[in-house]
Amino acid sequence: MTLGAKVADTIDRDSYIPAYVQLADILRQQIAAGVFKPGDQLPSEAQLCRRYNVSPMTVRRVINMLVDEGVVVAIQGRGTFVKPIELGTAFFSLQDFQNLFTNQEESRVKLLETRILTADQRTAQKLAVEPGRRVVFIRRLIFQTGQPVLYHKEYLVYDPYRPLIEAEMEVTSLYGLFSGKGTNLKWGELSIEATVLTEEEAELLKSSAGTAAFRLEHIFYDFEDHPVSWGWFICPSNRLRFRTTVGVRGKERTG
Amino acid sequence: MTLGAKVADTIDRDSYIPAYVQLADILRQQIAAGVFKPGDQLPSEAQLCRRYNVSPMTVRRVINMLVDEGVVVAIQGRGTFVKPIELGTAFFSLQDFQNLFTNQEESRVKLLETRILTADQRTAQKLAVEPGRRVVFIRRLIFQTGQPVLYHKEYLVYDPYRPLIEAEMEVTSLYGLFSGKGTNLKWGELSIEATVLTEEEAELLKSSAGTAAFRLEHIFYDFEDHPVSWGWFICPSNRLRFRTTVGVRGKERTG
DNA sequence: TAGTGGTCTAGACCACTTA
DNA sequence: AAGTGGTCTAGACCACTAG
Repeated sequence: MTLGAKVADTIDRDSYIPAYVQLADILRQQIAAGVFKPGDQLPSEAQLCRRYNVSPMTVRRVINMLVDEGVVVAIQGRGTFVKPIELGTAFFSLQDFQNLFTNQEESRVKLLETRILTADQRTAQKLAVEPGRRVVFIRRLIFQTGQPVLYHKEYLVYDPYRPLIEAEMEVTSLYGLFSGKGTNLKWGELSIEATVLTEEEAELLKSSAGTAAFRLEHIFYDFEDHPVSWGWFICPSNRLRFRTTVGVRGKERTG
Repeated sequence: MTLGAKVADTIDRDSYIPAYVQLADILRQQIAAGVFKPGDQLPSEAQLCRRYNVSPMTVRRVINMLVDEGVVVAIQGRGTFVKPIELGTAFFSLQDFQNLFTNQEESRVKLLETRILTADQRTAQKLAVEPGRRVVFIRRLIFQTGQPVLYHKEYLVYDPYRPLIEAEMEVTSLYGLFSGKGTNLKWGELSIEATVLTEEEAELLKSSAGTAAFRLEHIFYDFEDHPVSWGWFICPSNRLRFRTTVGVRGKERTG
């Protein structure tokens, strides 16, 4: 029942593909083909060195890659073993999400509102300022190929001495918010919830209230670890789906 | 405004912490502190070798780690540069999700129904069998500390020659489905949507219809790349939230 | 004690970029 | 041509596990 495998089992030293990539592919394919099943022990590093004529460092690098990928687990003194697939090792990328507003040709950001108001209890807590402090409030609508796909609300700390905010208010493209224009943001916390559209959201997104949607909340911090931005994106579920695979599948990582 | 930093800037060779971890921490902290800001070029590998008295391979390993983490980008012939934070580089782990039913002490799985039926059009397509083929249908409810948190529906290909299924039907703990008991599953495709609870789901989950929920769909394949399981989990949003961080934050990875 | 993985060295050669 | 990262060698020593 095994499919005919055109799998190389030696390292081609003349190939432009690095040896460590070739070896990683070989091992991954063997695992995928069932040569090594979950729980099985891989050949020792010394054996792999001899079998494929590579140095210990190269084998080590390959093993490290597979460990990082969650394909195998290496235990000192015992050996390297194939990991069974676990849901918990799966992860979902936000790349598809970011693409919603960084496809420069097809994406457009419309600034709905921007004004200064005083922070209420919740906003003040999120931004770590005193309630009543002035904050900048921004609402944006993101279009993809003419259709509204994302609704964004954001609160920014207002500090006359901090030029960031003034520049921020001019930003009509969210791309600049994250992707390096401002070197002000150091890190952020993100969370995803499921929610249903409110009347306001539904109207803007040309959907109907009660429709299922993702809510992606964010807090961004500056280099002094002070929050500078709190907000969230609303995206109807039918316009975004997170996909991934688990187990031995998928191509090479950056290494 | 910079906080007093108790950051080491040399490698302690007597420490039990590996040199490559120490160096990675040093660079990460310098980036986090703003010594190197997004877009800045890091010292060359040769400079790092001299500065910290480590071999080129060790420096290379550190750079590779930071590249994998998405903290820096290395460009051949030009240098290594600090990456601005990008939403697209963030990823969400399913670990919290798996914990919902693998905390053995607090989790309980109740088998609601298990029966054999014939595949309808959609099921047949997902499982890559002919419509009308017999499949196993299973419904489960997962409790956490006595409260229902997950509702699971699953279709399995029915094959008398394949012992997996028979064993599967006995499984009351989903843990065995994924975590290695059966070495039958090779890989799976997962996707997450936002949805709202149906009447049936709401009743079982002791919630109300129309409540926001996550829907995690899965297809698992065997070593011949044939689908063996298609199904989905329903989890009310108030019982699960996906969190992550983006940018320079977070501890060491397995390396 | 033998075998395993974990770390590290001190280079080498290559490909690429910039000037 | 000079400088950068990308790959790789041929070992070394260590920590850990098992019989």
